[in-house]
Amino acid sequence: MSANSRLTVAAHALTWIGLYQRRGHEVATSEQIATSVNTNPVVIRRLLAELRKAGLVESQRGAGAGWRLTRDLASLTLLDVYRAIEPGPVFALHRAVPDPECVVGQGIGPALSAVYDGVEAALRRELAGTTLEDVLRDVLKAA
Amino acid sequence: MSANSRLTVAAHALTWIGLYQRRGHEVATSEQIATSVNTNPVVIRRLLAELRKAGLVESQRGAGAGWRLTRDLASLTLLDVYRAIEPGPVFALHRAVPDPECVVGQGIGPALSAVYDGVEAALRRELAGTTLEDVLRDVLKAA
DNA sequence: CTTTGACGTAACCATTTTTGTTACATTTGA
DNA sequence: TCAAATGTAACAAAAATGGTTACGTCAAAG
Repeated sequence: MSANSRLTVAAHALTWIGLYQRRGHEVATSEQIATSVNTNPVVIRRLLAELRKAGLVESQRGAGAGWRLTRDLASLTLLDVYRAIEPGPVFALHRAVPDPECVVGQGIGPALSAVYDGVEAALRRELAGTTLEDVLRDVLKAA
Repeated sequence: MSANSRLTVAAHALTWIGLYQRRGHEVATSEQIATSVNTNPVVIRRLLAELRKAGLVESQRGAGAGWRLTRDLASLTLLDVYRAIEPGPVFALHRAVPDPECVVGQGIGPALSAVYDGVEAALRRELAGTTLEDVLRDVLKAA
């Protein structure tokens, strides 16, 4: 599995913006977020651009500009974030079409697809059960 | 997400061997399996070697040799297969350690880890709910 | 005991994904 | 006009996956 950290970084960025806004600031810059995440500001801007396409954040340009949440942390679940940044499924079928002459080659795709759909649904149910407000609460509690 | 097909190919191979044995054959060759999967025999041998390490199959060498299941299809779940071939978790934490001076940077890791553990558990529960016997039944039913 | 068939595995290569980085155009507030 | 920030292209590095070739090793069959 790829084991990518995109969901982690996206959740981190949104949580950071949320806390920053809660402390009275209007917008957060990609530079500030990148410092907390410990990465490059462009990585943050690229990720936030995908979240903006999904309507989770909005951005301003120009001096004194930055990023702002469009919804409260409590209304944002990890599933919302996942949906915004993860296009493909966890498991893929064959790269090349299996032998159609073979019973297994012909029927294995649909059979596994049904299982994979269930897995995907379970994964989404789990992610939907946690809001970024939950995450922030855990973060502040640990401090 | 990587969207890899390793689980698909592994399940395909095991199902094929199971059906082949059920039809009275002793062992299946990587060449035969590769034909059904539509890939290279080396890809099959590499994957089955991992399944052998997990005790799911055994192999013979020499002329007339090949692969054989060590258990019945009904006792093999997709979770067994997944465990044998997938080392890492679905979601990863940060690649570089986040800023420890920042509350979010310091607490987001543990907070997300708890969620990811739940996701992983849900995924495994789903995979554990389907045996290769179930898969073969679906395959034969569709034919 | 030689031949043959099959696994075991190393060594490449191509492709894709992810991440980091630099660079620069664009926008906007002061 | 200047400074600050996003928007985005371009490139590189690294890792995972999959395909291919090549060759060593083993064991059954004759």
